[in-house]
Amino acid sequence: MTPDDWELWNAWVRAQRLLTRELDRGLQRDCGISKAEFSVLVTLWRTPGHEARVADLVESLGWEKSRVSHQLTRMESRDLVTPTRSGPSGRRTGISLTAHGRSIIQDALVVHGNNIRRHFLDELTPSQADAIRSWAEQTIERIEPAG
Amino acid sequence: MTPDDWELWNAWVRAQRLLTRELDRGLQRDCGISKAEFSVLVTLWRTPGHEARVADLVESLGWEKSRVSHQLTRMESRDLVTPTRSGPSGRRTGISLTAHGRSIIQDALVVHGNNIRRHFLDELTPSQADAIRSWAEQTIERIEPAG
DNA sequence: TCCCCAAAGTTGATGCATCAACTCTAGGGG
DNA sequence: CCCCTAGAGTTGATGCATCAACTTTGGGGA
Repeated sequence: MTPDDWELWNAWVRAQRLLTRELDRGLQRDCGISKAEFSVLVTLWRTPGHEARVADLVESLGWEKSRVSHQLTRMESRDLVTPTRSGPSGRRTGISLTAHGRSIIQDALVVHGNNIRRHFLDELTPSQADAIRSWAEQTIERIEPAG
Repeated sequence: MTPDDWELWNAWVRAQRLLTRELDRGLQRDCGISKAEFSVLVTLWRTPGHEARVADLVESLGWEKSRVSHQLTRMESRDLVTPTRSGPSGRRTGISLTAHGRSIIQDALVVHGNNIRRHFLDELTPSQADAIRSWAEQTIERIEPAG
């Protein structure tokens, strides 16, 4: 790797980390939730009926099932989601938003959306936006072609 | 946020996560270390004398000091780094690579470099590379102007 | 019918990342 | 000379992310 290559890589890593940290802090400060919680809430919010099975979340989020399970456990204990029905041994067979979760996500969609615009979208020139969009699509297709 | 904005953001987040996960797995599989460990090792490797204080690492890596401290504790227990001298109460006043750490990083520089090229640099068209470089530099400058 | 297997979900362990609070130390002003 | 404050480093707690191993469940074929 040339020093130039190395610099590009380093800059990308650092920028990426600064941006996600900034947005995570904003979400925490303004809405009291983390970006992982936001992702789950928004996914449920957009599901018809506002209800989903664990496997649906796995599919929509592109997360591993154990990650989803752990996340739901934490979110349940914070009254953001609730199992609508559980299988015999305490398994979640359907997950919905609580009233609290609904109210949080409605607020967060606006607030976090603004933050994303401010820290990311508004900073991009059209050509940067195109380049990043096409790179992201390529990358997703290359690493995770199926889903 | 328009649906288009949302898609761009989502694609970026997902691509970024897929890429870093892929590289982390490669590093783990091929060299037996994590990307955090790699970062520390390469920083020490490039320090004149291959020795640094904690504050130097904080500065070079752009990490928080507690993160560096925790990381060093883990790496010490895995025989990757060692305190060259400790202050009275077990404080690290100088950190160096162990022989093991030196051998790992020399290998990892090649292997991980190839992975980065393969998964990132080689996939970029020149215009994508320019856009990403300029975006990263802007972002770093905006969020962390001092350095 | 019964068995077995694959899918769905959970659990525990480990490491990364961050925050807040703490301790130690060295150096400058009274 | 002594205090005392700013900086350096550590610690504990909590949440995110991943891996491996496990349990339960539902359905299809002998």
